[in-house]
Amino acid sequence: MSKGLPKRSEDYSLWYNELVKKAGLAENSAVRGCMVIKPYGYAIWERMQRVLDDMFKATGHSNAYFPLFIPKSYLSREADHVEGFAKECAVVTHYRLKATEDGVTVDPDAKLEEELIVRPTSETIIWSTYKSWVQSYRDLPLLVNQWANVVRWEMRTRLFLRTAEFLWQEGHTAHATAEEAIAETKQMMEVYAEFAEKYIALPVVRGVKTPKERFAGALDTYCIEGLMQDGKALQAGTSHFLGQNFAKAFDVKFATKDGGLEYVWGTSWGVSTRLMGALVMAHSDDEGLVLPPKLAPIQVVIVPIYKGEEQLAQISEKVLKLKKELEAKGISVKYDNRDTERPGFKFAEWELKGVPVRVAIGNRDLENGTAEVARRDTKEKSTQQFDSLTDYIPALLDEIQENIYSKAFNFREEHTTKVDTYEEFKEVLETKGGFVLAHWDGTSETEERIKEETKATIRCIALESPEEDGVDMLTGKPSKQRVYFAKAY
RNA sequence: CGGGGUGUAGCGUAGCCCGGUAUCGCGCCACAUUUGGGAUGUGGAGGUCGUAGGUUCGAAUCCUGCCACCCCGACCA
Repeated sequence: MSKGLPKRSEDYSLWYNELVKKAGLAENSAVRGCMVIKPYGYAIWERMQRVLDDMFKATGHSNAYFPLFIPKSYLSREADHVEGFAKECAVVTHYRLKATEDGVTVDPDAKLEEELIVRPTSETIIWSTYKSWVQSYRDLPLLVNQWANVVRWEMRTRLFLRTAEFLWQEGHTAHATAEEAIAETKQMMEVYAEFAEKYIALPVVRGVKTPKERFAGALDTYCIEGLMQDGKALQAGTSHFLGQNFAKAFDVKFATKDGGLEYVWGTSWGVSTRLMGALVMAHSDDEGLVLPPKLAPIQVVIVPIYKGEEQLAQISEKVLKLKKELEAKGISVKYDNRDTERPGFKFAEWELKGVPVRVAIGNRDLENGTAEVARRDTKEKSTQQFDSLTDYIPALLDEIQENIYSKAFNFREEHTTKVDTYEEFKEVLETKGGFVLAHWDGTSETEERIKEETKATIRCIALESPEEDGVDMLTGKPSKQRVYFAKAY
């Protein structure tokens, strides 16, 4: 492990890339654009999965699994959908290799009759399946989720934020009425928002995408948008109301109570390993990761400070008891008793890895019945009575979780600016970044022009934002509501 | 996919312009002394110089193709 991380203030991108690698979250692989998620990074993802999965189950969803490969013809069934994904699909054309002098080559005789697409998302294969699952209103609603990998052949990739292959979950539901499907869409957006705020400790704006930004094939795309420390926005989750688009494309109809035959209404929603990027960029600092306790694979690390076997034995005895007590309270504890590293090195290493709480115990503490407790978020150190730790640490973890949330919340508040003129708009984007609240005339033309001139896009039309009469900062046309602009990931 | 940059030991690098078999730091291994914020000393191991070809008596160095990564654009979660 080499020491030192680039400073956020000097090169934010480099800081992010180095941090992800040095903290042991992920690294680039032999395959262009694809990453290896390392054990420590995957442990965080597993925690996210577990929490989200419980939330999905609690809202009535069940998991299932659909194939990685999608017949090429399926993609073309829904016009907008094809257009959205066609440019970034991996295609399987053959099913066999044959040996040659210098290795293997694709066997030209083993050409697939119909080529297969590696799923960029699963709407088409799932809706083609739903056709046979749905006949009657009694089969509805259909509430299914799958945890899977998907492939989008991206030209420019970054660890977690945009990779050619990524892990995600995609929920796909079918309903008897539009109202119910819309309620589902909003509900799942709210599940995501709650997850982001309570677990990632990332405050998010709940909103609707503009037609230009919404999912290909959807009638409406709801989203949650977070703000990163460099002032750029990051879309952390999306939930789509698909209307009857896919039902029509795949002929999914149901018999209604009164004997009619209607197309079902659909939704789809997903979050991906991109959340890992959000987690890193929302809280971490120049010393390394800062993990919210609720997602940290290791919540407490205990470092012994000793001279000789005898002292270590004495310390270990007390520490192992403490470890057990904390674990009984559901806290994950690592006792770093490696004899090969010195305490200072361990401190730095666990800070890099973002462990929320560190406890150090040395000879002095043994004599005094104390321990040194350091919190990662503020780097404050304090001396506590050893016997109080089983109560002190759980409370401290809660406090850290809250503190990093409010820090992120305050940052967002400070970096959300209302502007009324285009000059101001450009100035804010250049000098301070963040969300910019401005009036917009509702046309894609204006949106496009602003994007071209400033690189900023409309992140969303916030659900909670009040109606307010105003005029578009660019065209002067009337507007009833401010929308969120930002430069985005 | 377009423009720019980079690729030398596990990591970070010097050398490249001006061709002669590779520098330094961290890390690694051994031993000793150490251990309350990234230890110190001594000794040691580790290299197809991204890759394939070309020029040359000789290539890390010059030329060409390819690959990967980074930055900027277009596209996108």
